[in-house]
Amino acid sequence: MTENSRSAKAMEKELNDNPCSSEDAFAVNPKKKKSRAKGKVKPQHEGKEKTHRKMKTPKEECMDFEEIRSQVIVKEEPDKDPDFVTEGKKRKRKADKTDGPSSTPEAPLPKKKKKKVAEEGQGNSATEKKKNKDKKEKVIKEEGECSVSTKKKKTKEEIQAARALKIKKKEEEEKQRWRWWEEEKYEHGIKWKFLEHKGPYFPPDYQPLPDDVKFYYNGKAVKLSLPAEEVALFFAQMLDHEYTTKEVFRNNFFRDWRKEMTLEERQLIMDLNKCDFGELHTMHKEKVETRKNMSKEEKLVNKEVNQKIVEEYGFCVLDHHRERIGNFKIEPPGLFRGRGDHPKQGMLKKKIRPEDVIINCSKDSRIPEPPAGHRWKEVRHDNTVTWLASWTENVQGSCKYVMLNANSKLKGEKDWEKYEVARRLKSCVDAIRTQYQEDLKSKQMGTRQRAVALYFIDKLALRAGNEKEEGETADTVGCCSLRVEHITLHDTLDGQKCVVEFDFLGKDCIRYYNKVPVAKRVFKNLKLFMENKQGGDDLFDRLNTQVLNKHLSSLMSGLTAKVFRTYNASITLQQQLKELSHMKDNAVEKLLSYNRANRAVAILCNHQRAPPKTFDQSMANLQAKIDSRKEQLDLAKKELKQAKKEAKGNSDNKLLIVVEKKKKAVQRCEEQLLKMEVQATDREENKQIALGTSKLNYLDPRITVAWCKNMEVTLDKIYNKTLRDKFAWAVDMTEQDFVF
DNA sequence: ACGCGCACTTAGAATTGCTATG
DNA sequence: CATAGCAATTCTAAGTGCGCGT
Repeated sequence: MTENSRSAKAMEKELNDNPCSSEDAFAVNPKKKKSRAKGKVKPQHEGKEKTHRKMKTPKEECMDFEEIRSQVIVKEEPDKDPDFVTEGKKRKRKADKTDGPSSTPEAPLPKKKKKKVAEEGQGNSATEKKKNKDKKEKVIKEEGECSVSTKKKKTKEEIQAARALKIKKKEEEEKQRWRWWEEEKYEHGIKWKFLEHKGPYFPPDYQPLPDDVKFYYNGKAVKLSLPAEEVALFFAQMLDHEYTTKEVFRNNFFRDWRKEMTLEERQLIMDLNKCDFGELHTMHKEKVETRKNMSKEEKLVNKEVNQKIVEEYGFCVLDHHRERIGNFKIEPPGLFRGRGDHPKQGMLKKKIRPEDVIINCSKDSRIPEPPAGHRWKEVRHDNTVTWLASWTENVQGSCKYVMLNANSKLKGEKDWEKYEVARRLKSCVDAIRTQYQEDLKSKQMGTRQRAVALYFIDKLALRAGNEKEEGETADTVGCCSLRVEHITLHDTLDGQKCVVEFDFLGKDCIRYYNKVPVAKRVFKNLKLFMENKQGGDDLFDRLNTQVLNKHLSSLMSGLTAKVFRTYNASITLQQQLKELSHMKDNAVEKLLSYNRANRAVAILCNHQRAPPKTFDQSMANLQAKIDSRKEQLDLAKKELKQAKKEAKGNSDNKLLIVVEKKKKAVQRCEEQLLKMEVQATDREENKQIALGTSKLNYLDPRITVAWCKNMEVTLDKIYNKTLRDKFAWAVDMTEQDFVF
């Protein structure tokens, strides 16, 4: 590794002198749009400061985040320079590859029939659980029966009955579950053979305002036409929200609102500032309030009505199986709320009519009926796609789809496949890393940029960063679309060398702020890339996601930039779990360890959330609880001592029993105290980190299932019902010895 | 070879629902 | 029984990446 001995100058020279290089190493790629540098573009930080949703002050907040980031061991450095990959390793990996279940690139294999047998034999926890459930049910039933004659209250009995029913229902559900992962896969590209559904559910029509609720313009009451009134109400409803104070939002809203007005209205209503939505706003708030205060019965009625809708529209039949639809409701009209500084915020999102909706289903199915008096835009029968209905949304002109729930075969199979691809990456990631380290020295500028980008994507789990149309969306970037202004180079910082300071807005306008020491060669390349460029210029002017992904797919079939995120997330979880959790820990500690491992991933992937509004309060509450429990513990201890004293030398059984009781009380107190303290730690560490996203999208569920089995933790401590359903395939097939 | 649009995943906020607690 | 506090669910915006037509 002589890299260090070669100066940046020398490299430049080499690049310059090399005539066979097909690319001019230093010219900014002319094909690539010169991005935001010129003129009209505001300086990045300004936008950032303003943009940040919810008036977060990004600086402070991200400092916290940064601190946390440095506390957690995120993952093994992939680049511990010279020799982080050995030939031996590579070979071995290749050998492993052939026997892994994931080895065939196309199919995640409908393996496991033998599983059944093994399960029964070993009394594995899934079956065990089921048995337990059976038992429980019986017990409950019996209890229920005899309690009729006893003094137990009827209501209690009813509750028990309901519970038993619930359990039964659960089992029923389990029996009904489509074990698609045990079936053959369809030929490539075919998503289903039969699909039948009722079409999407349309929101109810607008109800006009009562006569006594008035809109005022310039102090005078104005009776608006129905369409204008409806849109006015959208705005009025949001009045409490910060959105409505923003210039862009107000302008967009006003422009679109005026389009809905009659000619007269349009001539009258010229200035949003003269509009008084106060009464509409109040009415809306009252409505919300009454809804909240509905009686139990009313709420129940409501619930039942909703259930009926779900029952009718919420399911489809796909290849003989009833599957839940994810979003069967057409999005109601309203005002578009983009995230961050969205240029289109406040625009009117129009009402969708059946005439806008395309239906997709089987030819031989019962074609859904459009609402009375309407027609569908189109009915098609395309079994190479997974959507049941679609429409074009008017604000961004993009397509919206009605698709299946996450627990469906279609989604589950894809998910499984995703993790299998990531596991395949595991077996060749060393080689890929060696290669991009090598590419950092390439004579081709494009190759070097690719290598650096890949380094970021791998090490920091950055997103790919597709180009975006300027002015259509908020100004956010990913790896390939990073601009010079998004990074700052520090030769030394806080005692570390070659530090890159990242500061940019990523997906959903979430700020990414991180200071990372990088390989020297990466650092030098970055300097090179930034030469003669302005802040608004692309850092990687010779790279985009297509180029990058094309390269990646040549290294491994199915490999794209986002696979690195999945891979690094999952491998981090696995490694952190191994490191942090121990069999001897108690249940609460194990859970904390899991959350910490999960947290390491969330930090890696930059999954942030706004700290809950009630955070400080609830933290204080918890602390108060802890304090009072401590006092209780002290008291209990004293009482125990006292009881012991009294019992000493006295063989009165009663006294002994008292001692035992006190002992138990102390123990209980201690347990509860520990639990709360752990909870407090967990919550504090989680203040602005969202664990859900990685759990849902990045972490191979089999790691979690296997960990639960190994640690004897019940799965529902970690996955709620939705997650267990979504990952049913993993729950079912994962053995204790699973390794990602 | 490339750019664009379609299809599908990933994302945080908002809303709703549930449960422990007093 | 109300209520707070949190977890679950819903909602829909915002990404990624493929494939098709030019």
